[in-house]
Amino acid sequence: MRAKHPARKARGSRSRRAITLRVIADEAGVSPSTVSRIINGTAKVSDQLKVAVQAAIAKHDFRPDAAARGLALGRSLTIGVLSQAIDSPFYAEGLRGVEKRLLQAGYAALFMSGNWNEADEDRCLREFIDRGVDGIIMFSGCLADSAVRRYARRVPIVVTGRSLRGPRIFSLPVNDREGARLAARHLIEAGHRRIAFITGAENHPDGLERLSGYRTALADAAIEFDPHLVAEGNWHEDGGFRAVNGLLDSGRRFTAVFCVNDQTAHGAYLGLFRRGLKIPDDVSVVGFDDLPSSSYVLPPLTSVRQSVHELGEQSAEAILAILAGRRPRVDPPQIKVIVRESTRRL
Amino acid sequence: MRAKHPARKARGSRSRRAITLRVIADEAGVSPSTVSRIINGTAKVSDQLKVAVQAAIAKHDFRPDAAARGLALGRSLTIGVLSQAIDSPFYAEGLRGVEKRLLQAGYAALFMSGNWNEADEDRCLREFIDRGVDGIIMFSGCLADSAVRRYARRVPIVVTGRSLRGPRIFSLPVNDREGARLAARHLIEAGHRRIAFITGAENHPDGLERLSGYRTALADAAIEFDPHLVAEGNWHEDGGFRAVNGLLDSGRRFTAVFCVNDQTAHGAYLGLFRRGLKIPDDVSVVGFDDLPSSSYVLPPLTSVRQSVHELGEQSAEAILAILAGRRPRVDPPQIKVIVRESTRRL
DNA sequence: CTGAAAGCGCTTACAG
DNA sequence: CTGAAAGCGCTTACAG
Repeated sequence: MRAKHPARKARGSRSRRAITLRVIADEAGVSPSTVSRIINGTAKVSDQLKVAVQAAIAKHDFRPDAAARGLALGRSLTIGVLSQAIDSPFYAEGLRGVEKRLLQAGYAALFMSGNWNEADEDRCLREFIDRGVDGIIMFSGCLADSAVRRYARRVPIVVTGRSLRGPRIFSLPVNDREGARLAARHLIEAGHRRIAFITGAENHPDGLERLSGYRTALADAAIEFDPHLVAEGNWHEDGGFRAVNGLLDSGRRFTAVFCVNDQTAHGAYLGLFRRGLKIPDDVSVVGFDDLPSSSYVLPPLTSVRQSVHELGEQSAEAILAILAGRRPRVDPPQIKVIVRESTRRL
Repeated sequence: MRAKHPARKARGSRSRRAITLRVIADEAGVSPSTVSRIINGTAKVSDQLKVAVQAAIAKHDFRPDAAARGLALGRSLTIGVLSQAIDSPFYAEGLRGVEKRLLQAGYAALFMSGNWNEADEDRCLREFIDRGVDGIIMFSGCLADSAVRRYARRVPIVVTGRSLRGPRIFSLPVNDREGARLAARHLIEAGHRRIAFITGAENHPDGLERLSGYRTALADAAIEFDPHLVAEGNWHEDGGFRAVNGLLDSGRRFTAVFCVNDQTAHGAYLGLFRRGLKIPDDVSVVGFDDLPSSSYVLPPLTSVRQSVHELGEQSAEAILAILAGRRPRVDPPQIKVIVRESTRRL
């Protein structure tokens, strides 16, 4: 005869759970299976037992162990979310959007930072897989398509900012090029013809797309592209700062500068300020991303907005849909330029 | 006789792992126990077996299932990290610091947002516990001490920004009051006597501490505290904006405004700008937190710096120490005012 | 040094 | 409707 509670060696960790399905079951005088069924609403159970069990659960404030449930179910109710940096103001809003939607669905987000480099991104995805996430959301990133496809064999992936097709992959393209074209056109329509462009770091696709949109707008207006008017930044404030300085030092004339993102524009602001140049009187500036802080910068920055927050929510919805066996369907957030006070008519 | 691989019902989920310890073991001709030992370096194993097993592991790119390991070990190698918002520029740096240190130690951070309210903070901590985190890091927050103590019975907790003693609780106090005193003193030493203060939202302790530091500095300099000079903000830009407007509308004279945090100061910048007031010529402004963006704001903002990044790293180190059974020891990051261009001598 | 077995805390066919 | 049992994929005493 087997004892109902075989003596168990208390193995190490004091964090071993004190209350388990078993103790709830004993207390309510039922089997663990029944408790499980009640908790999960996974079968009809007589009201009588239900009441007893619920009382025991309430009494102990019991919640089933996630690891055990995960193991039994093969699901972790966790989504791996890769951004480039947990402290990047750009991704921040997106993460917020993801977190919100996932929470509503009972999922948790496991956030990790790819640090703008392929090796780290790869490490993160691996870690996600190892930790048994049910799905992955990648905010852009420079990981090779082939690698993404490989990981997608293990778990569904939604990627933003690139268009990548494949089984268990869903992508939410971001219209960087169009946004950039719109921004440059705005400047052109205001009479600017000598428009400098400050890039991001080289390898990232978004930056290239934005550069390309800028060139398209120029071409549309029959303005010749001047390579001396493009300066290299690094997506961050300091890059924008150095880049405007370089531009100014070059002696090349320009009446406006279009920055690959708002952080770069903020850096450019300081560079211009240091040279005693007024925005927009001496030079107009436009950014990209429309960070929350850009409405508060002086003067408030004209920027192209594509609601990363919405993008985050949509990514979450997409991964949830895939997990539920539905086809994700989204209409990409509208992209438009928010005109504020950093640009003026020439 | 029991078959070595009893036929198993393939239960649902296609994400069921294909390769397990079992298959590696079979392939290398050893038992799962041995594979486990090799992976964990948990016992001497003959080189011969080791080689065979490692080959099989490499071939399949095998990594043990985290949920299973977690269940067996009673540890998840995950730390729950509560901040007020995943997209707050203030906490961002701290999260970054945590992530970095945790990663080095092989732990992952599970980030969740408390949204500046007790109910959400409580929900997050619960979720952490349910998900079996090995420890929790809380960035300030307004959850009642008693609740923190209760959760600490389940898992060690390190809290920043408050001093809370208790078993399995370690706190990293943040010297808000002293920082605020220093900032206000800086203004006073520059000749200001009518110094306005913009607060955070009411309930948060940090804000009260900062207000108190401001009052101390005033008292030290024998300047009478004028309640009409304190305006209520909300920790965010819009609150700062509205607050300066209120101050200006009140007709009360002031030559400087000390803001409870940098975001508030950024909002105040815009408010002043809209009224045609120059910083620092017409009014000096000082913030608190020294956000990265504050060096790029125009003019660069004088602010008190307490390195949240460092605080994050220290929190991570502390929780790691506790888990390793060591006593955490940290020297709190130095607090000082970074003088930039938003303040001038009267 | 190595394997068979029990156990971690759940879930869910299977059999009443 | 309900329980006993097997299984999820690991780890680790226990016994050679």
